[in-house]
Amino acid sequence: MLNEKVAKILNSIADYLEMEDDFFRVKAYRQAAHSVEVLTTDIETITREGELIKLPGIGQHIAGKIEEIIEKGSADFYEKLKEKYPVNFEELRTVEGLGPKTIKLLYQELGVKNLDDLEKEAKRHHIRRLKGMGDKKEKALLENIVFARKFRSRNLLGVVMPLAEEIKKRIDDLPQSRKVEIAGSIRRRKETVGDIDILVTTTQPQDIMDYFVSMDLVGEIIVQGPSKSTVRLKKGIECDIRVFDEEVFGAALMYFTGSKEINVELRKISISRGMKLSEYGLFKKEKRVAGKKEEDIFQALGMDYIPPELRENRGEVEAAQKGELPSLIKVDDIKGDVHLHSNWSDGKNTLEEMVQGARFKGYEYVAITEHTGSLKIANGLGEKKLIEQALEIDRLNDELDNITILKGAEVNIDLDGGLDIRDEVLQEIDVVIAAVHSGLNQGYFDLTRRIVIAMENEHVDIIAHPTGRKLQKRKESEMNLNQIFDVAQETGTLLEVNSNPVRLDLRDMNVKRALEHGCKLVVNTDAHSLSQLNNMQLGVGTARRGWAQKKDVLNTLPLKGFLKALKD
DNA sequence: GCCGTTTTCGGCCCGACTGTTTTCAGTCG
Repeated sequence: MLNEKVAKILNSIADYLEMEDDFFRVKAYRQAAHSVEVLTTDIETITREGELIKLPGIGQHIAGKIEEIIEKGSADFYEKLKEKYPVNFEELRTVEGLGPKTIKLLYQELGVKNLDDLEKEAKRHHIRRLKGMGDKKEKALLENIVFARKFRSRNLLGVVMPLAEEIKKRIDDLPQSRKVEIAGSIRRRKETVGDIDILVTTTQPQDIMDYFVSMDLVGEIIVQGPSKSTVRLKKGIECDIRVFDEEVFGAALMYFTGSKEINVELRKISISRGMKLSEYGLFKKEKRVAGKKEEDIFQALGMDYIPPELRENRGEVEAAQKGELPSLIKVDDIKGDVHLHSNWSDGKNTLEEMVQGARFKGYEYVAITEHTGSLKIANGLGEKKLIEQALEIDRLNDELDNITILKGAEVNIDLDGGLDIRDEVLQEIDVVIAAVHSGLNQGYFDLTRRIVIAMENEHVDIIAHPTGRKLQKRKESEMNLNQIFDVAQETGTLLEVNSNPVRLDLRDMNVKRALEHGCKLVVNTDAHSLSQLNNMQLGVGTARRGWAQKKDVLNTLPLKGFLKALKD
């Protein structure tokens, strides 16, 4: 799919235009890029069918650019802008305090094109001489370059969320604080997050601010004001805190949860209804009509409450207005984690420890699914070992109350689509997960074919981490997902939403696509240690972002129902 | 550059903080 590429170019055009004074054209291109990004169908089909200009924010002009990109791989307009501003905009924007206007100034006056140039000019004290610059600004830029280099990428949700929860707890424990919430992309369960946003209500803002900036987790204070402070934590992640009155907390939480795109949308709707929405509430004239709770604001805007995970302006606003929002799956709906490893293969804990951990979580069942033979690197089990493990599982099932252990395996899909365990053995196993662990870059057609062949094997129940991506390391493999979704639907093969913080695969948009193809899912942790059992909330968050309901996710079924679903 | 249940022209979301400024521009979220 070219969607990603098209969106990227449109966004780049917006970047360049930001340096000129054409603010509204920038907005237009950003909106168009967003429309392309959130598509669940591929843009070439839409273009072929002449439906482009029906997408929100795409008119004749931008549609022309998109057609050009699809035909030629790029657009003249974009190439010309690149020539005009040969700067690495994306790289420079990672420097805190460096925006489009300053980038333009630095390029035109000093020829700065990238981080190295910027560092050089700052060290020579050339920047302070420019209009609107000064020695403080120059010094700040110099310091921020270091962080831009070190922490260029966003951070994994699974890494940042525990840190955010720790800070929340500490502030919660202060006698001066009333309500404390984590907002921002963490609350939306986005797979990567830029920073941590904490909101507080208190009668003593100064005390909270003083405590916040002096925590031992803090490396450096970036901004400190009476209602807002920003610090950089020692781990390199930025953390904002904001203080609000109880009366406006809902409006603030809504605003700082975002996304930016839905905020814009909701403000427009407010205006069309003769009201004004800000982080201080929903106002009719000067009077605040809602603000204490998010629910009140949605209601006053004439729509259903939109759960944070859906707030991306991907159609949820319209659905909320029509009362057609899905009732999203919850962590508590999960009845069993059916992708677990123990030290029989490459896990850290014993089989019994893993089962006890799952039991403690209140699951009704689990499946132990070790790697199999050909995956030597993960100490894959051969057929003999698998049978041996089955006896151990029988023994534990006799011993333990309140939980049932299913026999499983995570078998490898080889280069031809074959599996590394014979059908006669697979037949004896309750939960057969198949996954690609090698040859991920084999190419679009071959990889698609392998997975299709595996799904057509009657013993295969689940395809684990279908696209093989690893966040910040490895892109989704090239494959025909439409075909894979169709075959999954036809064969009744379940697709996994893998909860590992690095995987989260299927990712949110692909969950949505899979559901549109009529597929069913399972959400698993793929835990290799006890602590990783906690990742379930990340996978469920991802499923929620993909609009998944309880009925779409089959490990929400009680044991009997789940086993029956596997057989069907 | 896009859009329209007041509009095919004239709008396009809003506020806090900082640094460089004598009243505001730039950045961030």
